[in-house]
Amino acid sequence: MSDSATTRLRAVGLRVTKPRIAVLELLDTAGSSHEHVTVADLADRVRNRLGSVSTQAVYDCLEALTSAGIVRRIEPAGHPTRYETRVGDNHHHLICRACGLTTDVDCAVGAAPCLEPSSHAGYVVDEAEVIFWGLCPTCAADRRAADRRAAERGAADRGAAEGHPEPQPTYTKGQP
Amino acid sequence: MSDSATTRLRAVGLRVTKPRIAVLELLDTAGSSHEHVTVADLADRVRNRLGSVSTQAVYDCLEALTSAGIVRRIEPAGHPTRYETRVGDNHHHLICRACGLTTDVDCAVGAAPCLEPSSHAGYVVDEAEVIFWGLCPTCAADRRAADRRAAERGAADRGAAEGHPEPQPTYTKGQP
DNA sequence: GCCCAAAACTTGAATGATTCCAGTTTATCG
DNA sequence: CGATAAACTGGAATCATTCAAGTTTTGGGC
Repeated sequence: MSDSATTRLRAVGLRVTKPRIAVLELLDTAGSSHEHVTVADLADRVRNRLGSVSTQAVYDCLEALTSAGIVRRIEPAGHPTRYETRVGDNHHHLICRACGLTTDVDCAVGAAPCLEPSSHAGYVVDEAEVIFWGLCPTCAADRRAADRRAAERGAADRGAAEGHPEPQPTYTKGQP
Repeated sequence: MSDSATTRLRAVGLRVTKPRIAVLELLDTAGSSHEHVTVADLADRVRNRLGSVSTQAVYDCLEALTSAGIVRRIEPAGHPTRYETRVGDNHHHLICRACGLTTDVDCAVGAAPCLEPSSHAGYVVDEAEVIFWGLCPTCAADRRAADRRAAERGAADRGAAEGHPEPQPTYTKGQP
């Protein structure tokens, strides 16, 4: 697991290059502080370490590492792609709709059932992706503060109405 | 459920406009044949019915309908956003990595557990999204045909090697 | 150690879904 | 039947990601 970047690259038959080592090590570092970095973010860090690396190279590295299975790609709707080196377990993610902050969560169900579709309709399924959408603590607090301000303002000129149409639950709780 | 578009719009307090009616009805129609349409696709159909409608209007309508909760948005990584009018139940989706074909699947778990993160880390969660990624029957067949051709070609000049690095499972089955 | 073909990387342009903006039209309420 | 806030139009802008053509590097073989 904590093999060196070089070792892991060789293990999956990938050539060992400076950009790849940097990408992998920086992802490890990010991961150890529970960060899920974006490509832009990672590119900055790689350049900070190696001097100058093309954006394309970073994309290429991530593609190579991802399809070799030693890096995992997370593509949250409406937010840039993020990456992590925690692979092999099927943990899920908690993603903030507002800022994109991504946090790992272990699977709620101890066994595999939630990973098996009830009917695969002839598809060859290779991944079950679970994303919990919401607001991170910081953004939730911001939202509450904004709502409070709006309510005070609104109360002056209108009786009720408005009602933040923002995070409309897409599912009704008990009935999956 | 099968209330008229106008009725449903009024029910959620939205103004009734031609574009909105068209969008909602066309989504209903698509849904009844189990289609999950993209914005571009839907815009074509709307124009076909109303003559000329701006792309922006279609986006605006979909945004209004989605946040009012009468339309559901599906944003598959790497594919354009799709929409459906089946809301209120938390069904999931089977999505083809190759062509984006989207198919409904009921939740595998009878009750809610797979919708509750084991730890919410302080987030205010409003949705649990489950996507099963794979290849639809058509694309899977195409893939097999391509692999076969590649194998025949490859066998001529190399012994083994290559091995399609494409759909690398991101999770190991038994261990969620 | 050196060579060379495949694999990586560089640079720069293209793509495409989505969003922003300023101005006009329209639905709804009194 | 106005008034006014909400919708819609047209056109430009954004931004993550991808494509393409050319150059450099890696790693197995001689």
